[in-house]
Amino acid sequence: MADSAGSGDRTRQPLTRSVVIGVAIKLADASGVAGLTMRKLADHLGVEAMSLYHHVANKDAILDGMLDAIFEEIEIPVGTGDWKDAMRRRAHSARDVMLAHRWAIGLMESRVNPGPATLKHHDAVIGCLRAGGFSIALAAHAFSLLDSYIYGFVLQELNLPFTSSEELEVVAAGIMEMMPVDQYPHFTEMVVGHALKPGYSYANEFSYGLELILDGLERSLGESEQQAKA
Amino acid sequence: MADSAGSGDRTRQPLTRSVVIGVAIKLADASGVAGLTMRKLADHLGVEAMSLYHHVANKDAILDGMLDAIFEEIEIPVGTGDWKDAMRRRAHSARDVMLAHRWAIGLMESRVNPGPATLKHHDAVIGCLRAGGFSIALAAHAFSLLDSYIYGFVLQELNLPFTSSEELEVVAAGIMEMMPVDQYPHFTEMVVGHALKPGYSYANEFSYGLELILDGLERSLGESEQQAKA
DNA sequence: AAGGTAACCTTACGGTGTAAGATTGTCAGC
DNA sequence: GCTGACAATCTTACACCGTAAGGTTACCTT
Repeated sequence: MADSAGSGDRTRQPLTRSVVIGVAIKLADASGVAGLTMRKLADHLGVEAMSLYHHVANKDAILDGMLDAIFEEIEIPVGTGDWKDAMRRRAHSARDVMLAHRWAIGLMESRVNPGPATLKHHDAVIGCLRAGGFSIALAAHAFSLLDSYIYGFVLQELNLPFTSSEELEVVAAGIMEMMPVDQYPHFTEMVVGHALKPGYSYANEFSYGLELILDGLERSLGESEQQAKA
Repeated sequence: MADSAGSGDRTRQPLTRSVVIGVAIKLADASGVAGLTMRKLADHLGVEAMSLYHHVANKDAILDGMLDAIFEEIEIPVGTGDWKDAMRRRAHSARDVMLAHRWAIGLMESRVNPGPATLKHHDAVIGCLRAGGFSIALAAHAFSLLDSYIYGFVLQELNLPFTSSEELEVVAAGIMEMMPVDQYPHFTEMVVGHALKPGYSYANEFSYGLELILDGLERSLGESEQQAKA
């Protein structure tokens, strides 16, 4: 059996909440969050399901902990230097992390209690914006806008029914066959005349939108500073 | 029992796929998607659980159908007239619909097969942009950016642990008490110095981001047209 | 009247999260 | 060394889940 705690030994060191959550993340990475059950998780820890309840209140607490652990992986923005570059780096890092843990975005809906890593991350983002000259109100705008875009983009990206571009062709051909050619003319045109062309990757769309948003925020910041001067 | 088909009658008209999905939506609206089970759904239809399988392949097919039905509720953009206004109206309509069916955004992750209403909606959006002068590439950018923002915003909005502003104060006070005052100074400042102020509503953030994006797209469109002229 | 068939039901199985209580292993104080 | 205390773990059980397999009913066609 997979016993990470030395089940055969006389002295097995006890589990901890963080070990439980760490293995839960590995399991979810491998089998999806639907495949994460208390029994399987306990099995991977060389333990019975009910023993987990000594370290976590219930399964929801595990999911909360998993999400908070994810935030620890995201590159935290520093307040010194260029806010724009810091926000860009954070956005790409957040996307990378969520693509590495495809279940994370699904947990965002339904998880309500932010953990310490989540709060720390949010605090750093707001602090970076404030240091860059954003008013509280403008920082709130920027925070909401950036996070919405990042999460929304990943949400869509993960729904694409393909990963590699070869796979894309096969799947798209199936979809196209499924629908009458002229029923969705613009959609069809975009898929066959654009998205299926070699060199296209939906992943590249991320930067376009991100830069548009960052430029817009920069412009708003400039206007607000000019207004403050007058 | 709750029998919408007249179970006592000699002749009960048979269920249909669309009736099953319609009741499933009502049930999910009331109890959340987690509270939607085949047994409860069948019960509301005055029928046994297994009977549902005569009209839908499995529960996943019901979820797919529910999501597609949601897209039918979203105001479809028309290709004639102002693309910017059409996109603005669609965005607000999409958000309204997803707030009315709080489970919808959660289904987006994990549902992979778009239904006819979904495809029709996407086609109309792309068509509206194309009619407004967007190139295929720029329309793809705009489509990705707008949808990402809309979905992401709703995702965040639904995670807020409060609905009314009175509720907000209570919850926020609890959160604030939970964390040491100076551990997350910027976050704290934003919550108590901004979000808790009377008149603030997170919902208003939606328009700010949307307009910033629409303005950015308009600027990109102008640049691309100017470039084409030269 | 006979047969076909669509709609529905009954039963059952392996899975889920977790409540309740029994059992084990380690260490403190006598 | 012995005896509790106590934390960690296990055993058993329950209600609920999606759905496979097959049986029953009621209507329609011939």
